[in-house]
Amino acid sequence: MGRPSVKAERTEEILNAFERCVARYGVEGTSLERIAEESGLRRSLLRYYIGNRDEMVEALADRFIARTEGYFRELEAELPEENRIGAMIDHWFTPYEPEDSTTLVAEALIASAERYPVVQGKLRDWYDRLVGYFAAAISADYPDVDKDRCWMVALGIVSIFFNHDSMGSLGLPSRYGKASAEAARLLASTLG
Amino acid sequence: MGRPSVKAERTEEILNAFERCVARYGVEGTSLERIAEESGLRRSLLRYYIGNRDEMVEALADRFIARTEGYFRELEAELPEENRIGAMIDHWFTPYEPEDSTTLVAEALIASAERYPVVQGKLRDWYDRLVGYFAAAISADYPDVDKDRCWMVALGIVSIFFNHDSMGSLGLPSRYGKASAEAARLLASTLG
DNA sequence: CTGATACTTGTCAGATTTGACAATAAATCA
DNA sequence: TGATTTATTGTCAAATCTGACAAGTATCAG
Repeated sequence: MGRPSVKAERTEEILNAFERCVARYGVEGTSLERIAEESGLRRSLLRYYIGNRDEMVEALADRFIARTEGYFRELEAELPEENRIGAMIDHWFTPYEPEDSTTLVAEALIASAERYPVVQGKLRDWYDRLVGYFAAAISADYPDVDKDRCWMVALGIVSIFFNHDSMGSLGLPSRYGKASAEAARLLASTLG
Repeated sequence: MGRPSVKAERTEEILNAFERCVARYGVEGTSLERIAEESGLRRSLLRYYIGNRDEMVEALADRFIARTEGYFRELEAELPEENRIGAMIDHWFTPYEPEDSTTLVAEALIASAERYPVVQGKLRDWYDRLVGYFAAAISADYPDVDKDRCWMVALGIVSIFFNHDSMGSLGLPSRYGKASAEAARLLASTLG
């Protein structure tokens, strides 16, 4: 009974707007006022549905983590039997799409992590699992190679991927993107 | 004639304070008020010596670029005859020093680059030269290897270095730092 | 001492941001 | 209809931030 709740939709709208702002201005550079404008809702509603500033940041980080984990599990299920790491690199180093700001958001959240200890811990665990996914794919491709060595190569590939994407805001020529992917593949090839 | 100028010193103090703030709160998250507090000077003095917000950011970027370029030229002069890239990796992947926030500042400036077109261009050129320094060292070590391939490996190493440092704010265990350096060396070793 | 130059303090108005809450509107069901 | 639950609007006060500028102070050369 009572009026039906639109909390789920509104929360999505708000966090979408927040995410767009974060990709452009960073976490600290995004005011609640701006999120309200970007989402087309009153600032009071952000407060009503999510809460104050700290709770907004935490909600964004939680959703971001859950979503990217979802991507990874999906991709994992679609991975071929052989050359898994090659497929992962192909997938993650596809040409830069301006509307996908996943890595920018990740970088922004990580950069502000020291101000939000709870978020910091969650992101640290998230990053650890992320490297773990790559390491698992590599280990499946090279079952005879030492696990630590696979993990080290996975970390290198993830690093190259992150950096490649965050430098996107500098407007670098496309040869950077190609060379990044190539470097990641080269790193993986050292295990064969 | 007239009172002797302390512009050089004051400018340094102000930019030092700005840099400390940027490493902690990002460019957009740092107010002039906070810089004033951090530097122990009145906000009016920031305005007097450097200017408004945009000019402060540009001054910080200019100094940052000049300083890191200086580091690179210095290091270049001290490089050994052989295994230059190994020496560079050893130098740049030394254990994380909390007081050195060079990479954090770089990431923060890059993240906010889209808001400051002039700074964006300067940082793009800076990043390009940075990769160039690594590529030159690699080419010197492996004169028979194709220049493009050397450049690609250099980009990979720089990416790993940047990422390794910016993830420092997550408080990752030390094995991450070691593995990053190892991955960079592994990448370089593919050319031999 | 005097003038010239540079530094420093203090203050203002306007704008923005935030947390808080009262009041009102809308939708559902009994 | 009327009770109930949820959504939405509007408004406040306090704090902060910014650009601008007036007024005063310190140091040096001559």
